[in-house]
Amino acid sequence: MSLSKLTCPIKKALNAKRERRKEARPGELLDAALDLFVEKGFAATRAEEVAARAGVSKGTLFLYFQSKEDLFKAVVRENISGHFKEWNDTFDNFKGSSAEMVSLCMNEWWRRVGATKASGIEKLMLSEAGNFPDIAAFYHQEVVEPGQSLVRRILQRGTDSGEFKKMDLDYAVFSIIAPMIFMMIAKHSAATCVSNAGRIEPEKYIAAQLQVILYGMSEVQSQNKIRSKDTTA
Amino acid sequence: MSLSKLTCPIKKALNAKRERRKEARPGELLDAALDLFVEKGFAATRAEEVAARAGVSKGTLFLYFQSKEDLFKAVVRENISGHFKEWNDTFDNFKGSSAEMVSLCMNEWWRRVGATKASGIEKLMLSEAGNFPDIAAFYHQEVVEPGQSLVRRILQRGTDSGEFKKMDLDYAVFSIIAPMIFMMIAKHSAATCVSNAGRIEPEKYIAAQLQVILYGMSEVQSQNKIRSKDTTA
DNA sequence: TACACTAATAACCTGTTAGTCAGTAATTGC
DNA sequence: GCAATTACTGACTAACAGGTTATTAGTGTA
Repeated sequence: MSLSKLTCPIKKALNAKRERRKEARPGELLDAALDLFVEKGFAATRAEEVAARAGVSKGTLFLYFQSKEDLFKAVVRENISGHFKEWNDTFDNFKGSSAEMVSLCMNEWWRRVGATKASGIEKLMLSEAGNFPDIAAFYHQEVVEPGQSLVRRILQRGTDSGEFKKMDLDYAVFSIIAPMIFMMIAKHSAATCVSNAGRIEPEKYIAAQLQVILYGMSEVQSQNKIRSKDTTA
Repeated sequence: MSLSKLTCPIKKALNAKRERRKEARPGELLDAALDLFVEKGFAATRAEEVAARAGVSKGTLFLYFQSKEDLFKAVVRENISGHFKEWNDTFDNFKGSSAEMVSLCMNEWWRRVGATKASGIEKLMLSEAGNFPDIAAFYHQEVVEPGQSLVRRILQRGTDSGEFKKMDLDYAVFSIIAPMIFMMIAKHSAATCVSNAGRIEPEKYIAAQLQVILYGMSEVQSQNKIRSKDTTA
């Protein structure tokens, strides 16, 4: 049927022609999914919308990902947990003081996660974890556990060397993580609940938090200022 | 038909009999709705489930509330915005210092909202406001606006009297509100993302925050170090 | 007991969405 | 150029959820 070649030129003009790009599809779908998950949350994001944004049909999405949950897990791996190895290496090879490591940790976290769309994923987990136990378990294993573990090792290093005082690390870890979480909330959703949250400057906020945290943790408290030169030096 | 009285004794044993209690229904539905909204969020809570928890059928729910959104708004009024008048009165009649007012504000907020299920509503708004613009607008008008306004008036009182220094109140308001929001996050959902968040003691947390905030806001700066950190300065 | 009134119900309607699958068309090998 | 392969599609299904309505049954009155 040579007719088929002429059918619907309008559609062709709009949608271009059907393409076969097996290699590129998964990445494009992950990008589209990240955007939409961050923008609307997991439950409210429709599979067909993800596919449309990636320029394919819904059928194609399910060709590359078994389910919506599977897609979400892939997004998390691609954007967060996949970075942990590199991140751990950074700290394993770090030569500076533990205070500098803490500072580096928070600033790098902001640079690599907080300031990117990936932070939307973390905020999304805060919101929806309760409704999706499988995803919550996956996220805890892939992100929360490695993340806390890394922070804990940094603090342990500081207490071992005598740079930091003896602390209950379960709480101390929280001192580092809490400000990060708050920044994400402020960035992604506080606008609805606090009208001026969007105006905080992350770098200054982190610097202020660091000053308090490091001062509070330092073993030798004689100095007037601990890490005045910190932050993205 | 006297038979009808004997039909389905099992169902009667399980469900009791159909009751007519026009007065009690709205309150019971609101209670059930609050529980479920807090537990699962707005979108994930099914109208039928709310009705079931209140011991009625779905039809009955829609007899008393026009829609699910309407139900949610009623929950917000019942549990949060309905308290603002009383709350405002408390502060209009308060005789102590402005620092005491700020302290009272945060502690009362925790006692009346933070520590109750109502805090779940605020957390829910952080999560879902983006997907429900109508609700977000309603919430902003009924809760956020009056809340910020109250805090702002308290701070204004302090600056007017000379007890607090001159400040950009848009930011200063945020200093009070941010710790409250963080507490709610910690209480309602950080468990998934931060393993030890549930262990913070709210009263101690608030006390610690207050110390910093009030110290930072005080006009009499005879202390050696007041504004060493340049937050947003 | 009989009747009117209405609170409450359950079956129903409608729209939505995750996931499937038979078919289509782009590509590859000969 | 032709056949075989397979990336891709979109119509379809099944399940679900918000909202409606015809019917049922509790209650107060005479």
